[in-house]
Amino acid sequence: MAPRTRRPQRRTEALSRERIVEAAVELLDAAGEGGLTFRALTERLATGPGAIYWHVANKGELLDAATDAVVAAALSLAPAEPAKPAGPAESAEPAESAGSSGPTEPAGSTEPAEPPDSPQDKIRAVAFGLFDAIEGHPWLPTQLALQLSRSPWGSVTPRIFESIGRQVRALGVPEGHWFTATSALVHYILGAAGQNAANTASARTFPPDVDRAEFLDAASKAWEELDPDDYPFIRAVAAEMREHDDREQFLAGIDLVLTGITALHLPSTQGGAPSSAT
Amino acid sequence: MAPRTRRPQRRTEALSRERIVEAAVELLDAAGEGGLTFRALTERLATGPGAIYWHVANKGELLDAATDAVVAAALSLAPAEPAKPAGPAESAEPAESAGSSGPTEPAGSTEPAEPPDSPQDKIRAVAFGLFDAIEGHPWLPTQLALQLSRSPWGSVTPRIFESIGRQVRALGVPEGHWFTATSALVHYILGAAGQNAANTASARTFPPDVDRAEFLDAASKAWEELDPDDYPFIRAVAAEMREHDDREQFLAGIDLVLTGITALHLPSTQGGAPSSAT
DNA sequence: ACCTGAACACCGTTCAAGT
DNA sequence: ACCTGAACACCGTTCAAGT
Repeated sequence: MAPRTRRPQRRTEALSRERIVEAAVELLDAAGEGGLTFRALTERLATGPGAIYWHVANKGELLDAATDAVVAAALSLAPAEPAKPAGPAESAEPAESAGSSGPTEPAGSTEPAEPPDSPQDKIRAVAFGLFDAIEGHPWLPTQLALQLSRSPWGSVTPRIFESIGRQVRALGVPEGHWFTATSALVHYILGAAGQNAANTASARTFPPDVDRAEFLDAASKAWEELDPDDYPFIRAVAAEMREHDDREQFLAGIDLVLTGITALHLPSTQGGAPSSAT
Repeated sequence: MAPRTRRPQRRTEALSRERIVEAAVELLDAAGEGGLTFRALTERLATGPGAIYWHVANKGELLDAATDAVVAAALSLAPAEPAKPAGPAESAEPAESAGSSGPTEPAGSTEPAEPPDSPQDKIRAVAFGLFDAIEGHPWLPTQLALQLSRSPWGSVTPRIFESIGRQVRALGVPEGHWFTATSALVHYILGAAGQNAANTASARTFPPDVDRAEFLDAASKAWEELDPDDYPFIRAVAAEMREHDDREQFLAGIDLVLTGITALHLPSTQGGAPSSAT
């Protein structure tokens, strides 16, 4: 079986913006932020820099396109153009694991959980889609921050905002609070996923034989070594941090924000815990 | 009156790590991410690159130090060393406006508001300290993301975590939920402040005579021009976005997360809206 | 219309040499 | 111990020239 050849020595199909972006994502995945250079790109694509500049204005635009492609795949939205039905990029996100409800346990809440396919569940699915995408592409949060500072109306933010916002609306939040509730969710998701990507990226700098558990152990040890006079709280939660599961933690935070939205903006429901509208 | 001379042509006091970091912050503030180069730094400090490398290992460490200094000032914590009592850096954050409760109105909530100096109020103060720092140093969020991916146990995250965590503890949250609640708050704050910094940085790229209102107008117009079939929700909130006040929005999000924490982790309180413990 | 590849300006970093 | 500054390897980008 040889469904796709890796690193074509000589280019067979014509250069295209799509292929360049695909190669850029591969380089970023393989070697991180500094791995994407025009020289590495020309070598991988077997061309000269001029050819790349014919399809792409500059490096910033290339990074934006790579960021956008990965996020679009994670949100399961079509990336601007229909493209071929078969999955083209080898680094595209499957986003299938995000379809079901939660990771290990539903949450720390005592609530039994809403009906499947509730808006809450769909919000969790979108969040985990991004979470997983970032885990596979640790360079994403930084690039997202950079793109954000270049042009806040870039294509990535609207995509995320739209995905979450639709579910906020379905939740029954009154129109006057749509923006606030959606912003809170999006900000939490990006912040938390970014923090987690930092851990992932940092764990990669360790020798490969050191697994994630050992890394977390080392990290929490570093926290424990902080001056107890300056950092009493951190000392107190260092143990909790060592035992925590990233996905579970992420989900608990989402449920926390969802609870806040429900309690503040859906006073009709009794109790305040997240439950489906009606 | 000449309390401090700007851009000394010839260096009078000896070079120090502190002075280098100070100059780095100034360059970042003036010209953004790309403004900090070793050549600009040597010119400003009237030295050669070797002198800088004697005090600082490399550019990454310098960026980390600059980020740390600004965040530490924003949190009103001592930046590693006591330094002189008089404010040394001209770019240090005052963080005084964050001392009082809110910006324009307390919140969109119907609750009357907690007693001043409540944990909730202190959380808001810390959050606005960071919010203001980021507004003055739009390069901060990106550098924070970069530092995070270099070493998650860097000094900045613990600082923020500690400041928020203490108040979460004071809130009466049971110990088992400290980490979750604090993480949710920190992630929201960093995510929201980062988004806002993006707007600020982007507004700066406009000609100076275009004020922020016009910029927001242009931004929301860009959102309104998105394909209504792909982005129905965004179209619906574009108007809301144009009218929103950044600080008010930020505060509303914090109160939303606080409400979630109160409702989920302080079941003793009645109702679910944030109120002080006991 | 699309691609080539030498050339340019600029960057972070090093290091033998000074004081 | 602290600083100098020429030199090095590498980067993003350009552009006259090809097909």
